[in-house]
Amino acid sequence: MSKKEPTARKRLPAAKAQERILEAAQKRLAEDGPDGLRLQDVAADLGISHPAILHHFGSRDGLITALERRAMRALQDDLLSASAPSGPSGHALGALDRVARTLGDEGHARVLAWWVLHRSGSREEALDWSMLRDLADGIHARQAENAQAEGKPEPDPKETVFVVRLAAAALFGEALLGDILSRSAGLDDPAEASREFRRWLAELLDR
Amino acid sequence: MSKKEPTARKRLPAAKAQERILEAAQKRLAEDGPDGLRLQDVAADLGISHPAILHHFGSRDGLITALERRAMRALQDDLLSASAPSGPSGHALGALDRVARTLGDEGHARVLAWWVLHRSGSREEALDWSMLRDLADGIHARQAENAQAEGKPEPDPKETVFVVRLAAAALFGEALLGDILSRSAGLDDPAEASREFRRWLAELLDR
DNA sequence: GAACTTACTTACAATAGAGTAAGTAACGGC
DNA sequence: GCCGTTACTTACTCTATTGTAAGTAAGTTC
Repeated sequence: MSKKEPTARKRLPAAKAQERILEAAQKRLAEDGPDGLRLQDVAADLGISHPAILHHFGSRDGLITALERRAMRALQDDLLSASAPSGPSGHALGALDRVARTLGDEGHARVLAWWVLHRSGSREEALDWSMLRDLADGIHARQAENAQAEGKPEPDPKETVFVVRLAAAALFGEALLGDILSRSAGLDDPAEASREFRRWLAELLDR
Repeated sequence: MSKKEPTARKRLPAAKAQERILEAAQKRLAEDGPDGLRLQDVAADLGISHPAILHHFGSRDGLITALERRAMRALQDDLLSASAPSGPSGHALGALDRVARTLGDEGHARVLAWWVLHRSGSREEALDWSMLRDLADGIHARQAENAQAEGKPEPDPKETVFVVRLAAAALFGEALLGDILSRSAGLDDPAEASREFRRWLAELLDR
């Protein structure tokens, strides 16, 4: 319980220090819930003093904003890298799994949920969700291409928008509720149940 | 800005007063976010003093627990009344709409989301989600009946569980993210978009 | 190696917000 | 009409937490 890394105790470059703080803050947020994000706690977890956090982020609110942006960017990166090089039209499972991992295991869903709960108050629309629109557009373009190649009529773009919306809402909901739902259903391996659910959902989405 | 209701200022029976407080608290929670639930604010909204709330709920935590239980019960009632007397097998739209209204418009989704974020901390599993299991069982029983009447093979119960799970996750996610998604998609009537999405989803779920 | 910047520290100020103590007045039962 | 109960109020205490002020030492630049 003394020092974990005697080397890291020195004096980190700003970017590295901020990343460490964000990670610790996210963990705290995920573990302790909405009002569990206390600067002192986060600082204590890292073995630093809480003004160090204020030094990097200005205020508690600054830290929060940075956290939200980070979660958003992680999600965006995931969607981009999961959608672009995937398969032609089907093969939604890979994307679902990847996004689910970001949302669930890494706790970004909780950060985003927290943001949603917060949002209506002061911080109006600080995040950019247009990636979902882009994603839908991309998928639709590919589908239209495929359809044309096979001589079928072009699918309804609305359909694609809805599919993306369903996937987004479902993954988000699943990330937050999944474990609870599994457990309340009497299953003893929530992770496996979630995976199975995703497999089923991917099939459904692929149509 | 003086008194809204000169009559209501008197002295309410406990049950009524508690209901009023819960409603105001929920509104605050929905509007101000997780750390926006301050006893003084809720009290101010109602024109009472904050110890009055403590009188009824013992502590802030007591209020929160009551809130969560209330949201849960509303959801449960909805599911019960929306699933039981509905149609034979199809007709998911009514149920979806009703649950969506409870979750979204009335703000119960936010309370539940808040609970989920909180949960991992102290308050372990205070709520009972078994209703979802019951719901899946009920639907499956009805489907099996129908299938038998038509001489088809009994459908996979797992399928039904997944469908319910998808509906739950999607509705929950949609209640939290819906407006944001609609707006980021450039739609100017989020409510209508959400309705349309539900209509589409209901069709999909009915299979 | 001197000067400047910056990643931190300790110590403290300010305050908000939960909870408490004690009192008051409305109701219901008799 | 009196009495106990209880739905509240005002006034307060106490603590937890953000933020600040001032100082220190590690790194960087010339």
